Amino acid sequence: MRKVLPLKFFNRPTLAIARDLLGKFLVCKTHDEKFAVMITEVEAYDGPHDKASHAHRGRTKRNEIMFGEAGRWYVYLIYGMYSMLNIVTGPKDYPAAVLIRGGIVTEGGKWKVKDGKIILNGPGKLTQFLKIDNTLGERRAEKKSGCWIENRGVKIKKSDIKKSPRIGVEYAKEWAEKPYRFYIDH
DNA sequence: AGATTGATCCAT
DNA sequence: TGGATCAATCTG
Repeated sequence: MRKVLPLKFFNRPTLAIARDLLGKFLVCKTHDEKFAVMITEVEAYDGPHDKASHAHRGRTKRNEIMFGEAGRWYVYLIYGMYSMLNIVTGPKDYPAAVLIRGGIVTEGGKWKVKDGKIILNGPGKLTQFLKIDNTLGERRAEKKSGCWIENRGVKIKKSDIKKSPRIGVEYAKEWAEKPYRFYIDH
């Protein structure tokens, strides 16, 4: 079973989407290579009041895509060297997105192997592996854009989903403590 | 704990 | 226009 998630999948509450993305497959065709990664770690950035979100200080040229239609990629550069891959969620004009932070490679490429699995633990490593940069930004998560998400029938038990505060957002005060990071063990 | 690295944003 | 900031990663 390989079903490409329709764009309407992303026009739902952001926290639910974040949880539902665990066990789904991020598939990319870039530079004549095909990669597939089972998503194991995500973070939600939900709404204009989320102080950890780029949208918290209002609409700018950079974060405008977060206010746009659901199912588009939001890619940006951090610390001058790492691209972060997010998928825009929720209705138009409501700024929200899910950051894809980690996964297990099932097709393509070569990387560090741990316990027989190729682990991408960290959002910068994931985009490096998939050769994603901001040229993907603002495109839709569908086949013709080169990157999309599939349901391949993997079931994740609700009891296997772990939560924690988000990484690297200590500045966000009370929002930094919210359990908006979801992950499953490798 | 410190260096890396550059786009973005806002105050000077 | 300049400088502070930053959803990270590596090395030690």
